[in-house]
This record gives sequence, C-alpha cells and structure tokens, in this order.
Amino acid sequence: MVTIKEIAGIVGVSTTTVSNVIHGKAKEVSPATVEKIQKVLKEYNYTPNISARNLASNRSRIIGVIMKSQYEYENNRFVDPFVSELLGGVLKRANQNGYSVMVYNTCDIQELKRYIMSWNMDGMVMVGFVAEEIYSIQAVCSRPMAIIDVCDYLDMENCISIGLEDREAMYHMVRHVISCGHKKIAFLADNDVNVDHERKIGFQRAMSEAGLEAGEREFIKIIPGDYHLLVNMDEIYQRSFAYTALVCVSDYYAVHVMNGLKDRGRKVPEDISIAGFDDSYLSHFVRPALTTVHQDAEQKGKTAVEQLCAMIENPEARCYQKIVFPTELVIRDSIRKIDLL
Amino acid sequence: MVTIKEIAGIVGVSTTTVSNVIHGKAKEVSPATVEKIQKVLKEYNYTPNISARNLASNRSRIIGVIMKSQYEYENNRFVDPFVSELLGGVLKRANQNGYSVMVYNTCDIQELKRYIMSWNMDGMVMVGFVAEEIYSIQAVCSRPMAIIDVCDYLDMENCISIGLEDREAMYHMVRHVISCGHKKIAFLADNDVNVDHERKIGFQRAMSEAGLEAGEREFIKIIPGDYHLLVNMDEIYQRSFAYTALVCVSDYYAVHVMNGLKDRGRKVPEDISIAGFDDSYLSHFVRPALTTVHQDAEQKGKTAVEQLCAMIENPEARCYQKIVFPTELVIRDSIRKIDLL
DNA sequence: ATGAAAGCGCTAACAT
DNA sequence: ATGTTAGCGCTTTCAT
Repeated sequence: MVTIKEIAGIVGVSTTTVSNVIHGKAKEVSPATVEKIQKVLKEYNYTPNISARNLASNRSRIIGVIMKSQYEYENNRFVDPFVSELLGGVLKRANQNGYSVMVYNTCDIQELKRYIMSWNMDGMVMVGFVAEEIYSIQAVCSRPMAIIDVCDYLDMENCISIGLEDREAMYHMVRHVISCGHKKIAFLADNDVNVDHERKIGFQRAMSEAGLEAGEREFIKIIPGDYHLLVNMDEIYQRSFAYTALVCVSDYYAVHVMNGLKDRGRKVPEDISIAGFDDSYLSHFVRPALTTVHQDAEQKGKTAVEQLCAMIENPEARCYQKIVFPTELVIRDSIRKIDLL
Repeated sequence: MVTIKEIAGIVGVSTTTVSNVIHGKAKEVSPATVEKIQKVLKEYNYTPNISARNLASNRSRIIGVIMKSQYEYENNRFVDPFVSELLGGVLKRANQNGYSVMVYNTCDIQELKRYIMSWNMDGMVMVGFVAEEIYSIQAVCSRPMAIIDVCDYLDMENCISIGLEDREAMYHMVRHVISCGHKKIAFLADNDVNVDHERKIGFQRAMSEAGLEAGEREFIKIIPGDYHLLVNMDEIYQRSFAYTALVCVSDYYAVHVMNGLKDRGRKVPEDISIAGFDDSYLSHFVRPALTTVHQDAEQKGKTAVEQLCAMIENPEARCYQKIVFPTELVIRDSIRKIDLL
C-alpha cells in the first residue's frame, strides 16, 4: 500500500500538501498542485491507513452498536426482527455518513468500557441497557450515545434517547383487548425495566380502569433460551389457562408463545388470544396474524446515527435530547372477540 | 487515558517491559516486576489504544462481515434469519477469540476493496458474492476469507469456503414434493448463481428423472424489494396458477410468497404447496409450518470465524479448504399430499 | 501556497 | 531480565 509520504515524494511536494488534498482542503492548495496530486493518488490507488489516521487525529469514525445481553447463553439478539431492523437502519446511515459500524454484545459492563475506550469509538448506539449502566459507562467513556428504549430521563449532555410512548401504546392495546370482551389478561415480558416496565404500567392502567385484575400474578416473566426456545414455555402454558388473552412485549415473544401454546394443544385465538408489539414482519406472517403495535425500528436506527453524527461533528451543540416516535395499534386476527352475552 | 509510557514512568521500567507484561510474555520478565507492573496497570486502569497497536503491529484484530447487496434499495439483509443467525455465530466466536466485528454492506466492489485495506482487516466473512468478485477482491486484499455459499472451487490459498450439498439437498426436497403427487412445480430464487444455481440444478434433476417439465418457464425470479415486499408478487401470483407447488430458495422468501398468495386469495397448501429452505425459526412459526431443508446458519458463522482465526494466526498453514455442512429434509405441513387416483 | 517537524501510543529488533 | 530506539502512517502546528 502506497503511503502519503511516498505520494509526496513522487509528486515532489510535502506530506502536508498531500494530506490537504486528500481532505479536500483545496483552498489551501493551488489548483495545479491539486490536480497533479489527485492524478498520482488515483494512479497509485492510494488508500488511507485508518489506524494511522485515527491515532493521529484521535478519532475513529467507528459507531458501535452495543447490545446488552441479559444472560450469557442469550447470544443472538439479532434474530429478533426489532434488533435486525434497527441494525439495518444504523448500518445504512452510518455508511452513508462515512462511519464504520462495529457490533458488540456483552453482559459485562467493565469489559464494555474498555472495549469502547480501546477502539476510541466516536459514538455508540446502546440497546438493552438500563439508566444506571448508561451512567456508569458515560462516566468513563464520555462520548455521544444514542440510547434506544431507555425510558428514564437521562441527565447527560451528549446523549440522545430514542423511544416510544410505550405506556400509552400498551394502554391502547389493552383497551382494545378489553373491548373485545377479555377480562382475564396477562402481560408477558422478560424483565420489568424500561419499555417493559412502561408497557406493564400501561397494561395495568387499562386493566384497573376496567376494574380488572392486574397484579403480580398477571405478570408472566419470559425466560429466553438459546435461540428458538423459551426455557419456561411449560410454565407459560400452565399459567395460560387462567387467562383468555396474553399480551406480549414483542412480536418475537408473541410468536414464540403462540407456537409453544399451539404445540401443547391450545388453539389461538379460539382458546386464547395473543397480542404482540413492534409490527415486525413476523406479525404479518404468522397465523393468526398478530394484533400488535406498530413502530419503525429501522427509523430508530437511522435517527440514532443521524443524531450521533450531529453530536460528534458539532461538540458545542451537544445536549440531552429525547426523541419519541409514534406508534399505532394494528389490529389483525390474534385477538378473538369474545361473545359478550 | 494512561499510556504505556506513563505506566513505565510510574513503575520505573521501560515501555518494552510494560508491553511484555501486557502481552503476557511473562517469561521475559521477573515475577517481581510483573507483579509491580500489573498492580499499576490495574490501579491506573490502563486501556490499550488499539489504533496505536494496530499501526505498530500491522494487524487489526478486525473481522469484517461483508455482505454484497444486489440492489441499492435492498438495504437490510439482516432481516433474513439466515443472515442474522450467521451474524450471531460470527459475533460470538469472534469476540471469544479476541476479535472485533465490523459489518459492511455494499454493492460496489471497488469501494469494498478500499474499505478492507483502509481498516486493514485481518479477515473477512463474505456473504453473497460470486467467485469472480472474490478473486477480484483477493487480488488486491490478500488476506484470509471465509466465503459463505460460493459453490465454485476457488483457486486460492488463504480461503475457506463454507457451504452445503445444495444440489443434493434440493434434489431430495423436490423428490419429496413429487412423491406427494405434485407434477407442476416451479422453483423460485432471486438469482441463478451459487447456491441458487445449485439448488436449481437439483430441482431440475429431480424433475427430469420423474419425467416432469423443468425448463426456464419453471424458474420464477424473485425480485426483493424494500424490506417486507417482493416487488413482483403480482407476477408470482399470476404464474402460480400453472403449478401445484412452489419450491423456494429460502424460508424467508417462502414465507413472503406464502403470504402474498394468501393475500391474493389462494389457499396454502390446499390450492398451492410451498417449500422453503434453511429451517430458520420462521419455518416453525408460519402456518402451515414450512416443509424445508435444515441447515445450521449459526454454526456456519462460528466455523467461519474459527477457520479465519486459524489462518490469521498460522499463516504457514494456509490452504484452500472447503467445508460442507450437512442438511436434512424437514417435513412439515406446507406441501399437500395430492390424491393420486 | 507549501513545507518541516513533532508526535499520536504502541511494537519489536537489537543492545546490554 | 531490562532498556534503547526506530519506526508504523498520518495529522497538525507553525514557519516560510
């Protein structure tokens, strides 16, 4: 690989001038020189050495997509369409803006900090973290972050929080389920923080407004297993008999639960209704098609990167910002209308 | 961030010694010194600067996951479970082995070459390329590659080709379909190279052995659109009337086609049968559940990285290698048994 | 408009 | 066992 120094030697100018031409700071260089240098650059197929550039300039043009895994065995968050669509959006915008995307998945925050610092990432898209983890990371790795689906207010300058009106969205979903005649409804999630917590609150509000039970018993915890399995599907099956509808925190889980119940002999939606969340492409494809809440995961990813780039390139303008995307109830076939007689 | 030099200054040794301790070359250093240095390293929370390390050592510990997109608008290959499972496998193994994963998606080979060279990637997992593209890239970017699903023999030393017996697999699938009484069968793919081509050959062999038609007319080209759409679904619908079974080159497409046909009023499998390929989790979840060919995409990713690391760390042992994973026909409900009377 | 030179943090060959 | 030193390729400040 040819270096700037070599190019400079060939053309008979200094490395500074070559560097200036490479970076389009043409006003500093005479047109004739620009042309000469560009010709040689092309001829020798000059390719910058990014390590050298990063070392000298103290940036990296790396945007990290950082995913927190809850369990060590839970190794593949990508199979959830919400995550893959998000990642697609991130990748597209990042590359368009001249950034590279590094993907990292860990359950160890200390290790993560070193990772971010080692690579000197310019910014990160954070998926699956809770507020205190974000603070802890930010304390050491003070750089722009786009935080997906953390609901708490974050007292940080260089961070953009991207989410939904989760509480409202779930509230409307559950109202719809209730309006279909359901009275025994459970809420399924794999934890009780952030969006899961908010959606639970929305669930509970809708339930209590209707005078229905929504205590701890109505909260069913999903334990995701290796890939295609929910490790506690049997438990979910058993508990499902106490309800006529199961409201899940994602399409991905809804689809798993639906299948698990079907495999065990329950009919959906005849015996039991199921609702999802995300309106990922899964929800169209399963039968019955899922009643769900629409959100645009790809757009979340794109926006995350856009905001990240803005903060990276404009450090003075950094401030806390919260972006809330719209949601919409999508009614399909997985919630049965119960005869109200 | 504290540097090696500073650590050296604090402890009162040379940078070499610190570097040796960091890299565990402890036999070169006295136990007492090792301990002293490690204490300070910990105390000051030393984190290496990877740009500097890469520049000095001329490697990067980056494994690139490089995806070729066919069309510019086809921006999200991740939503195909085959790809996300593969990526999950790559990420897991890479991180375990101390490598970082950079994801890149392009349809421009020249740009790709510069990208690889700029980052000085140690190795790449190549997805969606044809042999001549691989050659063209290798000519400029001579480094280990794990090539997924290229069927041609590749005359290259530092490359590992990972695939299936695609032809056989599809042959058995189509024989199964024929054995269910189908005589009018079409094959659907989005191109006619590599695995798609091989599977087509397998399809044709099974058909011609049974004395059935399998010419160009029986090949239906899928044109993938933005995300959830096949842009030529109407055409597929029209042409579907000439067949009783549609054999698709992936579950992902099968599921799209199935839905598209259902939306247009055809019943699956009563009116028309559909088969997939991959045995991704989609195939379990749709109804009718897909008859498909099992393969382990995650394992492909893991193996890709394992082999890549071996080649990176052991340059003398580099050679061409072809790894073929097993497949298995998985019979579910999407192929109807036609009454043979 | 152009160049000289320092230095980013680290590695590794060589010396002691 | 430990230290010296010369880069790796680039950016950037400061001269000219």
